[in-house]
Amino acid sequence: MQSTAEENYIKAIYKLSGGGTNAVSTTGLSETLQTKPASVSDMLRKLSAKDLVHYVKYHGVQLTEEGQRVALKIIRKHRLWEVFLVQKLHFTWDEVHEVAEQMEHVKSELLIQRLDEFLGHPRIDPHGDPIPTEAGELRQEEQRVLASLAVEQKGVVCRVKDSQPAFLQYLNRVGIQIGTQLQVVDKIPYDNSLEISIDKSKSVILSSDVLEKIFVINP
Amino acid sequence: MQSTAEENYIKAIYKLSGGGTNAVSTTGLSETLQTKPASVSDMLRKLSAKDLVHYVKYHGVQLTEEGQRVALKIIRKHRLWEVFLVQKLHFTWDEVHEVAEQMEHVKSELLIQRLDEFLGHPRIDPHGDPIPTEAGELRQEEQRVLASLAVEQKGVVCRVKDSQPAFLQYLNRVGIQIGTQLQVVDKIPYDNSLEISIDKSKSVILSSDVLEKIFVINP
DNA sequence: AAATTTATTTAGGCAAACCTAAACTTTAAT
DNA sequence: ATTAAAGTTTAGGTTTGCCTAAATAAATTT
Repeated sequence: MQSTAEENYIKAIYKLSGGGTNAVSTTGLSETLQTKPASVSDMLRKLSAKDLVHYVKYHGVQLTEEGQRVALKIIRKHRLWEVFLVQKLHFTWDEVHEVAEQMEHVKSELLIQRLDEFLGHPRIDPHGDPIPTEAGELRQEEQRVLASLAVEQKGVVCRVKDSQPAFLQYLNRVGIQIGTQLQVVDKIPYDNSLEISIDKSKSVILSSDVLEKIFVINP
Repeated sequence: MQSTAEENYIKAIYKLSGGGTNAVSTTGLSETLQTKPASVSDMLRKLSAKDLVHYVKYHGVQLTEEGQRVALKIIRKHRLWEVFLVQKLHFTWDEVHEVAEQMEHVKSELLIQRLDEFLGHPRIDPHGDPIPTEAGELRQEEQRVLASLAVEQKGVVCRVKDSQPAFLQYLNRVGIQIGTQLQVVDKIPYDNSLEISIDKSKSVILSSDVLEKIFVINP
């Protein structure tokens, strides 16, 4: 079992290395972790002794396979809690991070299993980042533009291409956010707009303009 | 802001002193906290310096008013998380404690406010213990036996007087647990049984035997 | 290629929260 | 009222995770 500090190092190495494969520098870690390089050296020796990282003095670190497994577990917890905070407790994106950062360190397999179930096995977090599976797989879903869905097809919103306040407010009003489940109810051939049902309830008609700016993954 | 260790000491003092008023011994604390008496002495000096406890060497500790405020905040968090785990994630009573013990230390006012709201401002936890208010008040509700409720009256289950498996399984099947909201739909004078609606949905008829074993607080 | 700058590690320290062993109080027993 | 036992504190030590300052290695300039 790892301490909170160790977990934060592993997460940081994972993020900086873009998945654990590339080597990461001591200074880079010290910056993301807000500590001094000397402290990082200390910890790397420790993580290396635990076989969680490959560490070659003066030449950076990478995660071992075990290290990657641990990293993905933490990321899974972090992202599931983010979904919980946004979807159930109505946190906004910017309020989420600090709290999830604490919750991700709570130790309980059962808790995460049940949380995942409670949230309906979400595949992406409120930022659109994928949630690793229980087995530790980070599946990269194929993204499709909402405009390309046929009638009856379903999708989960994973990205929006326009971040202008007016557009985001519009999405807010119709009830669309990252993670929202959509289904095409009908197609209006006249102007290529679609009738979309949102989270299995109310439906709205979206113009082809809007449809081009929303990306979904297959459900 | 207190550390996790400090919070655990404060909670332990609160519990052992039965609300913070009576003095608590070093050995008592060392037993509940699973540490050595010497470590307790250390921490008491520290908490005393922070004015969270009144500590007289060789004569025990009590919480100061500030200490009591802190204790009630932690207990509030603990019990709210217990409600969440049982009602939303379907944990059983015995699985709850260890996890809530970790979650209670997550720091975020907003989180607790929102959690409380999400759970519908519960007044008792899954063991029937009262949840302190946001203002730090521990209201002791008046308990009434379910049999004494009149038609239309509501109540929240707070205690059951029979802990035999057969009885608990029966309650389980009809959907009654600590925290369940009940309302008397009708009274059957013939045998003094009551028709009770459970969590605002399905209703059942409970015999007067059963009605005598269930306690509720007014809603 | 040598010199300088930058990056990294080592050495030595500090605070938190624990420990053991020894010293000291209080309580209980004779 | 002494003495023994039990409870508590102090003194000194450990580990974790951080720090600063000094030493060393790598990268960059000249």
